[in-house]
Amino acid sequence: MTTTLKDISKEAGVDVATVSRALNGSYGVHKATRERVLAVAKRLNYRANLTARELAVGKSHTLGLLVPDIGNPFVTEVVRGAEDAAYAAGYHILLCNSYLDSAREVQYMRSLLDKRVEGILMHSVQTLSNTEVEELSNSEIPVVLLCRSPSASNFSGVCVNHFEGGVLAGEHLMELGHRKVAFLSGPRDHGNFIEQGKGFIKAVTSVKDSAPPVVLNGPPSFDGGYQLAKKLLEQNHGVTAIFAANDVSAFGIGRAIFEAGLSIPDDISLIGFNNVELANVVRPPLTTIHQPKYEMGQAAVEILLGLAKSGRLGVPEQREFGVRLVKRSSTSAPPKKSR
Amino acid sequence: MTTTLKDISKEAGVDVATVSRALNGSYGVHKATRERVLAVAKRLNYRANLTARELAVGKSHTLGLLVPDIGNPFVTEVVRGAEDAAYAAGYHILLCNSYLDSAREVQYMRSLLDKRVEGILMHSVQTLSNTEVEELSNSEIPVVLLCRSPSASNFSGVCVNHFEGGVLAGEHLMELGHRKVAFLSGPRDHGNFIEQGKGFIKAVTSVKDSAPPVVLNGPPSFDGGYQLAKKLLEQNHGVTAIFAANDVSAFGIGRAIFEAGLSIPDDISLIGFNNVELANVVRPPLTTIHQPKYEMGQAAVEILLGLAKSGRLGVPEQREFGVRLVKRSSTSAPPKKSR
DNA sequence: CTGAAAGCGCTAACAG
DNA sequence: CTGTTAGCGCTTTCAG
Repeated sequence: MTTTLKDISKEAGVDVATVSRALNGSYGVHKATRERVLAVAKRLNYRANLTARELAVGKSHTLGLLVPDIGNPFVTEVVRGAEDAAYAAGYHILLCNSYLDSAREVQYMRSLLDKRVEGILMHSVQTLSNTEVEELSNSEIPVVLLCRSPSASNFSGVCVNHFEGGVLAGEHLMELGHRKVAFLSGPRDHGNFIEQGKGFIKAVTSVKDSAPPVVLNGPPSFDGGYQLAKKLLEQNHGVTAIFAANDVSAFGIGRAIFEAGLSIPDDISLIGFNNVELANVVRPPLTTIHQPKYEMGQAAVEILLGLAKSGRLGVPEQREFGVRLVKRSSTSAPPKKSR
Repeated sequence: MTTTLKDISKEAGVDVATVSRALNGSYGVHKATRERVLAVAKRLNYRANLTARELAVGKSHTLGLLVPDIGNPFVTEVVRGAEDAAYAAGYHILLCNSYLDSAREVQYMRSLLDKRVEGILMHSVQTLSNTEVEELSNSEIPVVLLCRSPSASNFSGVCVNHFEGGVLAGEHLMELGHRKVAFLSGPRDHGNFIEQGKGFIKAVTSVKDSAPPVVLNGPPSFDGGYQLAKKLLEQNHGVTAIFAANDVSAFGIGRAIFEAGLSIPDDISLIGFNNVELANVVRPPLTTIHQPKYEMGQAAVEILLGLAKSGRLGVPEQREFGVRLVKRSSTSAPPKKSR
C-alpha cells in the first residue's frame, strides 16, 4: 500500500497538517518534530501524491504541447527549448502529436483542458473552428501559438518574420549574381510561405535585370520538394538558383537535382529556411535562413508561465524573433555558360 | 469561474452524483434527466476536472517517458510509436528529456512517481543507483526499459538482438568480398555495442582469409563517428569497409571519408545500425541494420498498460524484436586495387 | 433512477 | 509551533 500523510501522522504522533508542513515548507515546525516526521516518512517510503496536491492547490504544474510531429526537426528544436524552460521552472510537459489530424487535435486540446494544464503551446495546428477557439478562450488558460501570423487571433504567439527571411534569401542570391531563380513554396494558402514568398519576390524584382521568380506550390516535405524540383527541372526555365520553403523540402530538392545529373552549387544554388540541425550535415552543407527555434520554444513557455501567473489572459503577448542568413556551401555564383 | 458538478447540480435541480452519472456512464439515469443535465453543462461551459477524477479513482491515465533527447532520431521513432499507442488507449504522455544528466534523470523519475503516472518508459538512462532502483521498485508502478540487455534488472524491457545485428552486418560485408574491415563502436562499456561488436567479429572471423576487424571506441554521435573515422584513416589499416555503431555516427564517418577525398562505396563501404529515417535521405543512401523502433515504442506502452492493469509487477515482460539488413547504396564490393 | 454521505490525499486558514 | 476544520471536484457505495 502506498503510504499517505495520515499514515505518517499516526506513526509520528502529530497531525497531518504538521506532517504536511514538515515535508514541504520549512516554516514553523519544530526541528525535532520535523526530523521525526522525515524519519518516519523515509521509513515508510512516503511519496507525495501530486494529484492530491494539485487538486487542493488548484495548479497542475503542467503544460500541454500540441504539435504535428516531434519528428519534424523544426519542432524538435522548439520542443527542446520548451522542455528545458519548463523543467527549469518545475513544470512538466504533456506531449501531443496530432499528425495534423484535426480530430486528434481537438480531442487532445479538450483533454489538455480537462487535465487542467496551466498553458498550451500549439504549433501549426489545422484551422481551429470557431467552436474550438471559443472553448479555448472559455477555458481561461493561456495559449501560445508558434509561427502564426500575429493577426490570427487573440492568443499569444511567438514567431519569426518570414517576409524578412524571404528578403534575406533573395538578396543573397542576387548578390551572388543569379538572375533567374525559383521559389518552391509550401501550400498556396499558408500565411508563412506567402510572406516568405513576398519577401523573396520583393528582393528579387528590385534588381533591374532580374526575372521575377518562378513559383511552384506543394507540400513542404522532403518528397514535396523532390516532386516540385523534378517538375521545375522538366519545365526547364533555365533557373540557376532555388529558394526552398524549408530545409526539409530543400533536401528533397537536392535529391532531385542530383538525380537530374546536376550539381549543387555548380549548376544550381539552393537555399533553405529554418536552419535545422541537419542542414549542416548534408552534403553540401545547406545555406539557409536561421530561425532561433530553441529560443522560441523557451520564449513560448516563458510567456505561458507569465500569463498563468498573472492571470492577465486578456492581454496576449506577441514575440517576434529575428532571422539571419547562414551561408554555407549550397549557394555560389551562377554557372558561366547558360544551360 | 470554472463550473463544477455542484454548479450543474444546483441549476438542474439534481444531486451531484446524478450529474456525475449523467455525464459519464450511460447507465441508470433517466433520459430526461440526462438531457437536462447535459444541456445545463453545455450552457455553463462545463469542463470535467480530470485532476479531481484521478484523485477519486486513483488512476492518472498518464505515462512517463524518460529519454535522453527526443532529438535523437532513434528516440523520435520510438516516441512516435509510444505516443500513438498511448493515445489509442486514452493515455497521456509526460515527456522528460534528460540529456543523460543523471541528476535530471533522478529528479524526473521522482516527479513522475509523485505525479502517479501509471507507468514509465525509459530509454538508455545512465546507470541508476541502487537507491533509485529501489525507489522505482517500491513505487509499484511498472517500468519498461528500452534497449537494455534483459539481464539488467527485474524491470520489463523491449529490445533488439544487437549480437544478431552485428552478425548480419558482418556477413553482408563478407559476402561482398571485404576482408579487411573495421567496427567504429560506441563507448567501450556499453552492453549493446559490445554485443553488436561480438556478432560482427564472429561473422567476420568465421571467414577464412578475413582479418579480425579493427575496433575503435568513441561516442556514438555524428562528431564521434567523424573523429573515429579520421583516426582510422590516419592509421591507414587499408580497411575497405566500416561498420558504424549507429546511423548517426555513420553519417559522421561518411563526412570524414568524404573529406579524405575518398568515396562511398567505391573506396570504402559503410554500414550503419538502426535504420533511422535519414538513412535513406543522405547520399549515398545508407546500408544499415533495421530496428523496428516504432513498434518497439508501441510494444513498450502495451506492456506498461498490461502491467498497470494486471498489477502483476512481479512478472516483468521482456520482448525482443528482430533485426534485418537493409541494403542500400553505401556498400559494394571492395575496390580492385588495394590502397 | 436518484439522493445522501463518505472519501481520494493534500493544503490552508484559523485558533490556540 | 501544532491541532482543528474545511474544503479542492469528483466518484462510489449504500439506501431509498
